[in-house]
Amino acid sequence: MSEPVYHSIQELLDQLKTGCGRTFAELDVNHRLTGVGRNDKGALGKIVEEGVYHYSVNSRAEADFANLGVELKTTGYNKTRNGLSFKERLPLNTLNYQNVEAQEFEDSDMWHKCQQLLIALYEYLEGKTYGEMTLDSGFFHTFSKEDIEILKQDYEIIRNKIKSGVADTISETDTTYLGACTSGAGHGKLDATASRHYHLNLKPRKFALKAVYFTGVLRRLFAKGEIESVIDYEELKEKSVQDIILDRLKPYIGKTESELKEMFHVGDTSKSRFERYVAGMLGAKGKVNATEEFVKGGFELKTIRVEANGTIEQNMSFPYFDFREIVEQEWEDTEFYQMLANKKYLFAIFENNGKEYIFKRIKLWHIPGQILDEEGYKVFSELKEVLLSGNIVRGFQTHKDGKVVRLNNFPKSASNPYFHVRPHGEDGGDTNPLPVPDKLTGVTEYTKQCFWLKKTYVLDIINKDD
DNA sequence: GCATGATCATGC
DNA sequence: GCATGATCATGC
Repeated sequence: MSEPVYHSIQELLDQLKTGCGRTFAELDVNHRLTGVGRNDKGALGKIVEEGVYHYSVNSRAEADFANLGVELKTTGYNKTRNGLSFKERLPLNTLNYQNVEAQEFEDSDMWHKCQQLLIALYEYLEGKTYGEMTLDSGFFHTFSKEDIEILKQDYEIIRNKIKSGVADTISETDTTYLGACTSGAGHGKLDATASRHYHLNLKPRKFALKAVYFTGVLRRLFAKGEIESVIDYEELKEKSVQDIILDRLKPYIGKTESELKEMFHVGDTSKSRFERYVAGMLGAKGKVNATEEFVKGGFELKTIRVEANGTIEQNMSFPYFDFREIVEQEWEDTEFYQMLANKKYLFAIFENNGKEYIFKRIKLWHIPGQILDEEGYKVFSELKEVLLSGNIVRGFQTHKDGKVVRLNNFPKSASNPYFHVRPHGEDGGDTNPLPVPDKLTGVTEYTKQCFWLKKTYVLDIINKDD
């Protein structure tokens, strides 16, 4: 039987639609998911090629739809209350060190193969097999000229490390949208050819689009309104996103709060007024962390106030979590873990000089893996135990005005130097359902809570030179 | 001064 | 209407 040929992007999209709404088990014409231990994510792309496009996988070595220059990628998203998001990077082609050294971005293997992507999507469902998940939609993706400038910068960063003989120091944290992630099973395996050629221990790597980038693409695609962008194309020709952001903020260093308030017309009493000052500096009308560059670049702004005596008064909050979700999850799968692991934190630091706050400095930070994996896990486990036991309320405290507050057993600030759990909602009546009713009070809902970063830890971070 | 529980103002 | 970024307020 001859293979079908698709003549246009529209035909590709139309064909994809014929598969949407069907599970991977239904589309699995060659039984790639059948049998013990055959729950392989890697099979899904092949299943779409065979079951939807009626290609035979083995007959073609190169680009998926070579005549159209389109590469097919099948990938899963997660639904969070903030919208759709990707948990994992989207792997592209294998990184051939010598080719990258020799090739300009425009002529690179990566760009040749991946400049036009057809993305087939399914929702990743915890606890289900891939065969039970459903191909649900897809879209055609090309890169905007702004994206291309950033990809080019990223490619050059990786290429320069190879050129200057330090390819062994390549890290995914070097770059913004395009990463060079390690690939291949097993630890300690090396790319033998490249290692020999460069006299370095070089891991096998792939180019990959970062999860935060693709999350941004997806949110923009499904957004109701426009997503705000704060950087234009001309600037990107000269500088990286990170440098542009830092350069936007630098002129305001030394400005006092009263000056910033006047410049950016921010109300006096807003608890988030410092965030609004930074928005003003960046030229963002909406929330800084919702701008295209922050989402796709994986930057997360946090403002910090340092008091005149050198301390920080407040711990740092994060979005609230869902109690019922937490007890079902592994630590690594929580939104909090994913956020800390994947974001580059941009701390805007305001210091009080005894009279008022002054915008003093900026610090970029990424959490050390060990703290997240070990200390975070402790707090998470304790939280999970409390929720599952139903021993949530520990007692009551009556304030002088007669108001009664509930005391709880969630992990306390006093018990861990990095993380704790505290309320985070509109007020005490802003609640979420509990997995197990509280034993003492019988309540089935509790004030929304989130993980907090302890202020003394935050102070350590911003005071450490690097 | 810290720990802990509670809440505010804004943007979408 | 509600999530979020962040600060307030009380008690010890």
